[in-house]
Amino acid sequence: MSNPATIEVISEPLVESTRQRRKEARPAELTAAALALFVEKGFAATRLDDIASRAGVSKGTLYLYFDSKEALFKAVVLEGIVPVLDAADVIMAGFKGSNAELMQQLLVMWWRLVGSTSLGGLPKLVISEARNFPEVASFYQDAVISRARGLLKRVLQRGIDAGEFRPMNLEMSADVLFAPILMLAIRRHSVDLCGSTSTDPELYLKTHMELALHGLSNNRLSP
Amino acid sequence: MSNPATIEVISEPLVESTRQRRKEARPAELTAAALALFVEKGFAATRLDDIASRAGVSKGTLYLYFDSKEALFKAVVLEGIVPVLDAADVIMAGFKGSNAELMQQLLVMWWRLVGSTSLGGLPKLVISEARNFPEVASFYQDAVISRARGLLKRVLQRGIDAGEFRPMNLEMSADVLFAPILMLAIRRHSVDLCGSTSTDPELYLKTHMELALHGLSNNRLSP
Amino acid sequence: MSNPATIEVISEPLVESTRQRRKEARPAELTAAALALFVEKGFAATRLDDIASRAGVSKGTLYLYFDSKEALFKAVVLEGIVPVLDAADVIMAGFKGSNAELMQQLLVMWWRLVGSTSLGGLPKLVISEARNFPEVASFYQDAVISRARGLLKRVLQRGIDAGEFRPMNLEMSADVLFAPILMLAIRRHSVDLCGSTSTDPELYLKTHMELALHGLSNNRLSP
Amino acid sequence: MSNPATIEVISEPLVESTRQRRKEARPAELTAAALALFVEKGFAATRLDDIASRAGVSKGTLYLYFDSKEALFKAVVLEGIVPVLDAADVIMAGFKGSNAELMQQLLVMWWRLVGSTSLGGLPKLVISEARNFPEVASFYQDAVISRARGLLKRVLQRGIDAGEFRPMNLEMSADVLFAPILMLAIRRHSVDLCGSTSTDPELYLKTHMELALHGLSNNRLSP
DNA sequence: AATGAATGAGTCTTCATTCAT
DNA sequence: TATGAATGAAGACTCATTCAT
Repeated sequence: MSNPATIEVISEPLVESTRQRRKEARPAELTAAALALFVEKGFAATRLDDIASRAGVSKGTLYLYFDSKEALFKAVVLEGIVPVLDAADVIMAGFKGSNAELMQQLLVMWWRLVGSTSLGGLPKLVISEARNFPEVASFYQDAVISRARGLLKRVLQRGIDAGEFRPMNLEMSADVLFAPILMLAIRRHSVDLCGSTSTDPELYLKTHMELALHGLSNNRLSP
Repeated sequence: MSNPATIEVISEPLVESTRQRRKEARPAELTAAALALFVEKGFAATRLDDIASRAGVSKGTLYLYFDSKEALFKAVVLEGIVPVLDAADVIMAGFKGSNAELMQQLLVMWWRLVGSTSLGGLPKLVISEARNFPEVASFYQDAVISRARGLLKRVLQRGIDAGEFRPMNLEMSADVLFAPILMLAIRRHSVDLCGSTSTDPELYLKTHMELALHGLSNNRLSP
Repeated sequence: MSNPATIEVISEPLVESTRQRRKEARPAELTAAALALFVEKGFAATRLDDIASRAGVSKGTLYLYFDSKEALFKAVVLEGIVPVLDAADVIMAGFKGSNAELMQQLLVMWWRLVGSTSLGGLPKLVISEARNFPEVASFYQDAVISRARGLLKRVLQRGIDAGEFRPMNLEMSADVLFAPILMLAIRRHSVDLCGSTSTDPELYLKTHMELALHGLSNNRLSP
Repeated sequence: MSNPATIEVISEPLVESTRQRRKEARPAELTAAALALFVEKGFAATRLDDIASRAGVSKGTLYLYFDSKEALFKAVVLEGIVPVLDAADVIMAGFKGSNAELMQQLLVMWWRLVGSTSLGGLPKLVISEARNFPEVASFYQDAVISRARGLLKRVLQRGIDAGEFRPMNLEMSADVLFAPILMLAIRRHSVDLCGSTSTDPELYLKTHMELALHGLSNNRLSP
């Protein structure tokens, strides 16, 4: 279907028809609209009419691509996961320097690629609907959370091995260290939008890193 | 919408209208049932029928005490806040020893009085419905989160003053330090109930404290 | 529930409340309205709104008594069957005279109790929806058609035993003899309502009996 | 409604408008597919999608030949009538022997050409939709039923004239004699497909003829 | 002539809310 | 105070119909 560099390329029209282009782009447009509204209002409170009109199509069109509202929900989560995993790959790719610097760098990348984008709404969505869509929740847990936790655990282990970090319970430490990051994403899509108190993400993450790396303790290595 | 007084009741406790008195007599069973179901299924997916039958009353009875489903929701949050605030008072009451020990003790108490009870479901509920009930969210923010943050900030300040803690951005540090606690509560009422991976709360909180107090760093005061 | 002549009768209010009376009569009112409309327009073309308003209730009320449109359909057929079976019992009860006279009498009773009433619409309904509701069709077949066929077969057998009727294939003969009766009921609820040619049921049934008893043949017993 | 011409086309065959010509070119596959599905599921429960895919075309193609689902329905009945009338002509063509033998022969032909084919589904279809398509029903009544009845009446009259049959009410007798034949067709396309009790058509028709010709009576011409 | 993506009116179904008892 | 039958507005879903290609 996707047809890279064959002889038949010659007979392919250079300009795809509008119809065709639309057809292929549709599902992504629809899930994008759905993600935004699911995150904003929750699954139940989001009307298919709203999703459709936000995507610029009629309600019936949704059913050309998704069997039901639930199927759309699942597609939203599934589709939202791919970029996150891609981001994880990018993050893991190549880095130099200490493990502390690595963590710093990973966090910045996460913020750029996930936290600051609409993908940052997924955690809130999955958490809110976990009881109503257990499969989705455990899938998200497995595909995203566990994987990210694994990544962090490896970094921590290397830090310990290098004598850079203290020995610790890896599992728990990873969870605890992720919590402020997840909460940042969650808050940005919920309470921070209501009250007047909006958090400065950059400063928040910087504080998180400092605390994580040094803790509260004032005890210092004597020079 | 139809009943903004519900929230403002808090600030006008001196006048006891008929309505007021009725509202005080309001069976806690109703809000307890509602809290459980709202936390479990979310606001929209919870039917008044279910709340009523869980509370052992008929659906009509709910309307003797609450003007609408929204009013019930607000009451649930409001009522759930009181014990939290009481807990905060208890916690603040009397303590001895270092600030680190204080934090430890506060955390244990929070877990006993809030985190391990059904009240621990409130954060998830408020977060999930924040966009649909902004007043509730910002009220919760003000009444609970901000107050708890203030408490923590005071502890941190004292630790800094005593030379026990490093200087830091108090606001951000408090938020960051709360995040793992909130996430614990949130997870216990969402994703932890789906997958097979349930967290051990005691160990989780212990790890949080250790990380918070010492950080990841292995640098130690040389003897 | 139905409570004939007990001591407790004394404590029962003589006048049932309007509400109560309504509650008990409701399902029958609803199925009556549904039967009329299903027969008239078919299952799919009948809107629940129409059924509700014909029964003088709101659409939602239907769902207090029936889980779905399909459940209502099944209830219509089930409920329609009871009187038919009752009629069959009445018909079987007591008769004197020849088997030919018995058949005549049975036919007249069927017409009075079934054919001329709205129950006469059931065969058309069941036939029309047989493919979409196979269970209902085979249930109707078993509960009504087979039973009626059995009744007729017994009459035929007795006629044969008495030397009154010719030997014959009982099964097939019963089916063939029922056909004109069923067709009368079917026609009265379909084509006869459209064109200008309405059949005179009495004459039709009389002709059926004559043909059945004597056939077309002009051969006569010599005096 | 939008296309009453569909039926009247029959009476104005001389003028060939563009539309007319297009309609005549109308592929029989479409109406054949439609007939099968209308008979199987009823008019309302049949989706144009299903008809199209059964005919191996796209849904849009149906609209090249028929203005609406209703127009398609009418065409199905109209088109289904032609072979029946042709069959009637064949049947009437040439026969020898007694009128009883003629009836026998006519019945066999009807079974071969109509009853055993998919055309046998038309009576059920017309009956089921008679109330929703009165014009179609009365047209079918006039074009098929009445004509067949006329045919039978002539045979009966000749039998009476020849002293072969008893005098009788011709109209009613014809209707009664047709009923078992129609019921056979109807049953084969409805209830017989559900339960386990399928009728043997040949035996059924044979029984019908015997009963019609001799009746139930055992009275015999003494030799 | 043929396609099939898109539409939106129509219908079933749910459920918060009311009110007679 | 308590009930639960009744309501009707709202929303998910279907499918006949249209039309750009």
